[in-house]
Amino acid sequence: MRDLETLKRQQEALARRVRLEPLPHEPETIGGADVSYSRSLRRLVASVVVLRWPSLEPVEEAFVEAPVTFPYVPTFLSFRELPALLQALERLKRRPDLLLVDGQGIAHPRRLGIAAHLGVVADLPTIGVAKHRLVGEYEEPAPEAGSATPLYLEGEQVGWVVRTRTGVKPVFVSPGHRVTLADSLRWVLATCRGYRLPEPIRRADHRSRMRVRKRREADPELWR
DNA sequence: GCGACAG
DNA sequence: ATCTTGTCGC
Repeated sequence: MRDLETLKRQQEALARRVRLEPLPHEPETIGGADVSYSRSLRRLVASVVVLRWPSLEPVEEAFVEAPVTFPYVPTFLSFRELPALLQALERLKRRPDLLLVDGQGIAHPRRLGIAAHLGVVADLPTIGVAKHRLVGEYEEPAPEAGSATPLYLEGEQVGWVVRTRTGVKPVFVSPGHRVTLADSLRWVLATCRGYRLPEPIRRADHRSRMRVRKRREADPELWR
């Protein structure tokens, strides 16, 4: 694997290009992005789905299968998953006006989680939605769906801890690129439909897993 | 040295 | 992330 210090510098440089600004207008489409992994195939499957807003009906989707070229190292996730995700994005006829990405936005030691990284490289409005905390301090949000508390890192707010379902573990939301802190919370809550994860990400997750399963069934016997 | 640590 | 069976609750 490459020199992590060099990659850190790369992240710091890209982080300077992150812009937290309001969305120019109400989105017509909202996308979801996720990556699954198959041990038996030793492949990553990136999936991007595009939904119409506010109906959330599917518009289109794209997949990309790719071999693993980088190990999972906390805070360097994008060097493993971003290439496949960017390719999937290129396969869409039309990019979404806003993209929710499975992982952190600026809630990252160098303010460049995978959602922020993708946003800067693709120059697209993005929001990070993670199922677990990477960094930051916070107080537990109230148990009711819709409640949220700020996520702080080094004295500044970098995101939110959001209760998307009553009585269920919260998710960690942070702006990626070209959205504000307020936008990140607003659009995550707006796209939730009774599940822990917002619909765009939930569907991207479902589709990438289904892809992995079908690909494995197609191949003879190479399980484990 | 020890614990934490997205997917 | 993935590997795995049953189990609890709406």
